[in-house]
Amino acid sequence: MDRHAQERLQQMLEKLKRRRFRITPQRLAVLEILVESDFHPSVETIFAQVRKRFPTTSLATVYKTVGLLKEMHEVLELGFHDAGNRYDARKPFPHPHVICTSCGRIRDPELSGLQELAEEMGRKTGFTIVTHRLDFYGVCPECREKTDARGD
Amino acid sequence: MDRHAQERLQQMLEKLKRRRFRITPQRLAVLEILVESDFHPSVETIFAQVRKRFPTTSLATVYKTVGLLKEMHEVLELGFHDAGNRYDARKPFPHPHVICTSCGRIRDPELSGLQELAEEMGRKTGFTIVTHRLDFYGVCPECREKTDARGD
DNA sequence: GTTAATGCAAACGTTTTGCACGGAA
DNA sequence: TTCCGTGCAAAACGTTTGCATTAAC
Repeated sequence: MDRHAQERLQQMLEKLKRRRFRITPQRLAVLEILVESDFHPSVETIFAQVRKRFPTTSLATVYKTVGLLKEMHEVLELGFHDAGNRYDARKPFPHPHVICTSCGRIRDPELSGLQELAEEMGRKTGFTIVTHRLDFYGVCPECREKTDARGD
Repeated sequence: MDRHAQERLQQMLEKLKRRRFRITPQRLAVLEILVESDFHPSVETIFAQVRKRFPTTSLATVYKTVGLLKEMHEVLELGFHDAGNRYDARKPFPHPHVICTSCGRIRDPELSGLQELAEEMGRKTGFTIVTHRLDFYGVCPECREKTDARGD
């Protein structure tokens, strides 16, 4: 586990304890998998990983823990209407994503100036902007190579 | 119906005819409601409107027509994992949206430079960027006023 | 007359819920 | 000992599908 993952894990554990939520083995496993993943796992992915350590774990438990973290703003939910949602506990605040439509991989690109854009939107529309979401969709280098090789 | 709505309607009708799809009364009604709406209607909203003219219309028919238009790139689908999808047939290409989390209203703000941003993302990540989506979430002026009046 | 669209109901995939049991504090 | 979390199954939700009937062309 890298340094950032450890920090995030501690932050989340402390927040849970402060609010008198219990640290169960299943819950801890979900947290650990979340902070270790830099590929924005889905609930199904988390579920499969947790099952390796605790084979009786149910999907509902994973959903409940992830939902709790979302409520506490300790995880960023990337909702998709046509697929399972994905979660980012390493950077639990709005930031842009690049999504491969072929393999489903999600990356965090470097990009600044979005906050300023949000403020500009607020001025122009009169809305009080609270959050935002920016996703780019395309094909990652790996998938493009495979596609090229097949001659599609 | 404003000029843009009429243009869009004609474009869609011609495209349908060219591909030998049939122009049924229900289908025409869906198209008309889509091009007249600048509030990004949901399927349920379209359905309710179509029902006023053709009371036997089914939800499935609306879904099928909207799906057909989506395939033909004549409508932009804004998918939401926690609510019904919304549709934009007036500007059927990626553009930013401002969404009121209180009343669900969706507006099209002026904003340029996103295409350039997409190209920058492509360069930085190696992805072939095909499309994107940018949503700002906040509270619209009308809802803020109501909230202020109630003292929430 | 052909063939595609409609309308109904059943199926779908993901997420949420209700509830009895088990375990963290 | 308390009562929150778990795990199961059922429900919920928007959406899609299969199929017989209807209607556009």
